Amino acid sequence: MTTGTPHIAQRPRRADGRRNYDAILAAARKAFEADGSEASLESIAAQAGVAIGTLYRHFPARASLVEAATRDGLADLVAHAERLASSPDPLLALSEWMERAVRHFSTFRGLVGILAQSMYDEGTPSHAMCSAMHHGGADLLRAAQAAGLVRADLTPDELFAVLSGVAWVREQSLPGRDGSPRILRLFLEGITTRDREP
Amino acid sequence: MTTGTPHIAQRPRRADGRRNYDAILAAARKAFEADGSEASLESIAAQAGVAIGTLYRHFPARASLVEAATRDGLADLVAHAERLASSPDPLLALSEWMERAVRHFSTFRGLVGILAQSMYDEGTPSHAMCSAMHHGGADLLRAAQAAGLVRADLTPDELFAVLSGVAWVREQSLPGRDGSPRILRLFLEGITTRDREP
DNA sequence: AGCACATACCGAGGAACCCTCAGGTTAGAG
DNA sequence: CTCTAACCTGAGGGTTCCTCGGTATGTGCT
Repeated sequence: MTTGTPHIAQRPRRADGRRNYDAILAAARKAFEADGSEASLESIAAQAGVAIGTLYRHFPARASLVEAATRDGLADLVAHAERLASSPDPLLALSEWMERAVRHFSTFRGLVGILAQSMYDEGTPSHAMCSAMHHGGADLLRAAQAAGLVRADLTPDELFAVLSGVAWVREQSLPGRDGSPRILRLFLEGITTRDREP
Repeated sequence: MTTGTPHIAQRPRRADGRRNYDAILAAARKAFEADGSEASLESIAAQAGVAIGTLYRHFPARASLVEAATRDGLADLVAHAERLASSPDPLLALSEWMERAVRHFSTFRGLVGILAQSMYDEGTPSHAMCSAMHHGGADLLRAAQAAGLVRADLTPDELFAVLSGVAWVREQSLPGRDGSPRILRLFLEGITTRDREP
């Protein structure tokens, strides 16, 4: 199912092109936030004051629009992981990063599904970013394991499965009743090696 | 968002009605399995050898078709919980039931999302079954907690959040690489009170 | 300034799917 | 056999997807 080259939307050359590209992206962010990743592309185009063909010119697939709309946030997440990599408390670093990741994964409904897809399917617009994130998270995990703070048999893939599962729970939950922080904490306590109490 | 009476599809009175109802249900099961809960209703009708209007007569909403298609499996799950309720090993009972629940929740793509919705939204076809399941699971949890085998501060709602999160992970995973059993086990180990080793 | 053309825009239109409803058909009770 | 409630049909209006041929325009070059 690897479809040729993944289209990573890039800023167009001409001034009017850039204007429209930005307008579409802004409209898309708003629409995704409101209606989830399945928001109508035609109404996004309308909202941006652009014909539908123009939207497709810049973003040939829905996934490439989602990718462009979430690229920055994902990049921040990767940067944050790098910053935390040398933390003196690797367990705190890991848990803090995971919280942040869960929050980003559930920016809007449907995102976490797209990211989970992209994680292992090259030929997907978001694959590059997901891969970078995978590395960042894996480093934090390894550090915590090296310090003997997290059970050694937990793999990065498992970490990401949990991460996206928790994000999905958060995405589903009603605004008031978000149980995901508790779930994540339960999991973290579960994987922590505790040889402190006698 | 509670929409009047949830339509629980019931077997029609006339013989031709029952025939078509069953044919539609069979076609729907196949289609959901293949294409997920968003499978085309028109092609389900066609597959069943029935006009689209007939499908809508029996199942006014997609959710009621999904409900009918999964009712038996869910009922089995509830019955299984009742059977396990008096198990001599409540922790084993709980973990066995959870495995089974995860497996059923991910019968086809999209199901777990519908069930998660139905869990707390009365006015949804599947709500009754979900509610029954909630009780069954809660009983198993309480039993394990009463025996001091599972941390006491875990609530049934949290249990179900985890359950559906894990099911979602399973639903996403490629056929070969299903990490959900491991995730579930990790969680179970995490919530188990261990005061056995010195 | 004027030209040329790559770049960008437009929106009609075919296809898929949703769901409704007015009118025709039929099973089955009496 | 009659009658009617139950059932079936499929055309059709609405939405969204995505493509593509035609048209417009920004921009570099002279």
